[in-house]
Amino acid sequence: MNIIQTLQQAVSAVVQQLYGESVEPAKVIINPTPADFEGDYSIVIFPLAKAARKSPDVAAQEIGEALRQQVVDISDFNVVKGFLNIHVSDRYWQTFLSESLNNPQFGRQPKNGSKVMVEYSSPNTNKPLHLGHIRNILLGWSCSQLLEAVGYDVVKVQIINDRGVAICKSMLSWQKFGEGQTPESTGIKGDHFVGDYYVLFEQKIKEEYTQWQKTPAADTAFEGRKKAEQSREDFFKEYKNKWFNDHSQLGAEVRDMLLRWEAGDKATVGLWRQMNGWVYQGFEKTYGDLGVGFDKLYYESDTYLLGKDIVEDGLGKGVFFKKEDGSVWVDLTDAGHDQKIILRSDGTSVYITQDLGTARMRYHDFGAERIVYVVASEQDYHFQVLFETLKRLGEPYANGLYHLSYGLVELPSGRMKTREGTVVDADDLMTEVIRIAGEQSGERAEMDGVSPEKQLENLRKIGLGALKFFIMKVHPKKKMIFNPEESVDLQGQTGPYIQYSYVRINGLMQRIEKEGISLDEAAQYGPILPQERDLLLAIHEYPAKVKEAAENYDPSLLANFCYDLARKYHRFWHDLSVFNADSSSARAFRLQLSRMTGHVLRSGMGLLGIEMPDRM
RNA sequence: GGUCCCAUAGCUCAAUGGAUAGAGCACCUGCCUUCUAAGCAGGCGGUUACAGGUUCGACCCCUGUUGGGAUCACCA
Repeated sequence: MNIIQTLQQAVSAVVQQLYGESVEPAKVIINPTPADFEGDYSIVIFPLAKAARKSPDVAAQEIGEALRQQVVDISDFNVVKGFLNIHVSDRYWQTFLSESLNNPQFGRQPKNGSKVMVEYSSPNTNKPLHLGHIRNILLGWSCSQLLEAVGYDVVKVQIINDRGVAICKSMLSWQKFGEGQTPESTGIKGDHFVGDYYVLFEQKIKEEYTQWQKTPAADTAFEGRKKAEQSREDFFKEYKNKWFNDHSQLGAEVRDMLLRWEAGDKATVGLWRQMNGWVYQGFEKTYGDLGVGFDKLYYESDTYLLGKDIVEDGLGKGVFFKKEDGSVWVDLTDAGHDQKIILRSDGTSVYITQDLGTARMRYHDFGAERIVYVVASEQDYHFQVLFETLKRLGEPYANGLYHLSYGLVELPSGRMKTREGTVVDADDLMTEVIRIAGEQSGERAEMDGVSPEKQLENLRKIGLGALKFFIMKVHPKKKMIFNPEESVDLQGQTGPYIQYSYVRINGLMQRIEKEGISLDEAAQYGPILPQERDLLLAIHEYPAKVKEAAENYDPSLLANFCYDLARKYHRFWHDLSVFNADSSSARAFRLQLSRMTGHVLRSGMGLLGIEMPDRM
């Protein structure tokens, strides 16, 4: 039991003794004492003063006296305006430090026997991954790590959107214009290679459309369909999809290819496999560079027909209903949603049908009581409908569904747009941040004498640390402005700032090793100084912070915690000397405290998917 | 139009209903003869979009307003 829980229970008992009122220990509010006041923790007395029927200051004084009698680890207290500020004894902090150093599981909870599935990334296969995917992937990965840390068995999955019109466009484009080129023959990464043909297709379509606009058929369409006052230009902008479906030659060829794929045509399926294979090789590389992975991959080509049995099930249970034309619907108007189609009148499924089927399949595959879907906030409505529908169907996992909805990533210039070429490519971005790290490192010459491989490894960690922290420090729900220049900053509130505090610690640890310094005297040290207590308080808070981050699916809590801890360490480093401390017990204590800070920083950043360099 | 989300320093972000709303960037000033200055300290910068309400206490909860975004397809 840590000191906060001890205090809560003691306060509850004391209020009972003094005033005969019962207060739940968990309801006792205890915060770290703000810097300008004396103490480690502050108990908020206002709510208790009511039970005491005394003024907050009087009650605080009485409760403080009683607590000091009963809790051995309270060394002192003071009262300021209804706040009871508690000093925790050095003895408690000494014990805490040595116990946490001996606990390799510090910050983690034991296995809870429960299983959770986390779905993230889930890209289309017609284009390489971009900045938006990076946010998704980092959130998914970090949440997986967090859930594991608090005791869950985690299954990491993605569903790859490997079929449909998009990939057919790339296929057709390659078939017509590729001249037998391959990623191998051109030296282009597979996903970029396929993406290039997608872009080429869109170019060709644009050309075809421009040409078509000069034909009599276009005149007819314009005259027949234009809205009042609509310019020719505006009209054709709006008309593009309709044109693609009704008039485009390339459009017809793509639809034909999709039909052949659905019919299982050998040549088409073969081409599809080949091109997706290239894409997967590219994705593997990107995931590897990002340091993430999956336990199981689902493919839309395997799941897109799922869900039909659920339709029957839902009709039988009266959750769904059938309209005259044969289409099947679910009516969620009583839950504040609309009626939603589940099955088209021609009997084919829609997006949500597939998701219903996939959810059930996954439950059968893994038996996870909970599923976390990491998907952008654009699909909030979809997931509300999906979850509500699964609940009404009585699915056993329906209450454990969570949509980790995250805001869009925008550039300072606004949204990323494929057409305007403003999409930030994931591979390019990683290369760039690592390059900047190298540039900055070269000026510092701190890694001279380190092997080139090791240097590169450290630069990779620093560059990616900057990028990842920049993204992870923002609350998932908020849309974020991604300024490429700031994302590679290595100073201030950044990943490298935190890494640097770790590197400083690492330097100390190496010196202990080299000089064979004994740390036995640490326990004799005292009194503990404010800079040291600040560190201890922060470390003390770590397990609760991990739990909170996991429960809220919010890695940004942990990111901000790590920054705060690093800041405290830098201050400690600046203010107090470790090796030149006044006494050998002070030196030993500060080394132990540094070591523990290093453990927590490494562990916390690890949960964010950020690695620590050993020099920088 | 209905529903949902967001609004905090010039910019990017913090703040379980608790004390004087905090960091970083930018700008200005100091600090390397001592464990790595990717650091530390200080200055500048706020009507927490607006108006009410609940509360001993509100950036936080409730109501309304304004501004921005998303969504409401027999698309995925």
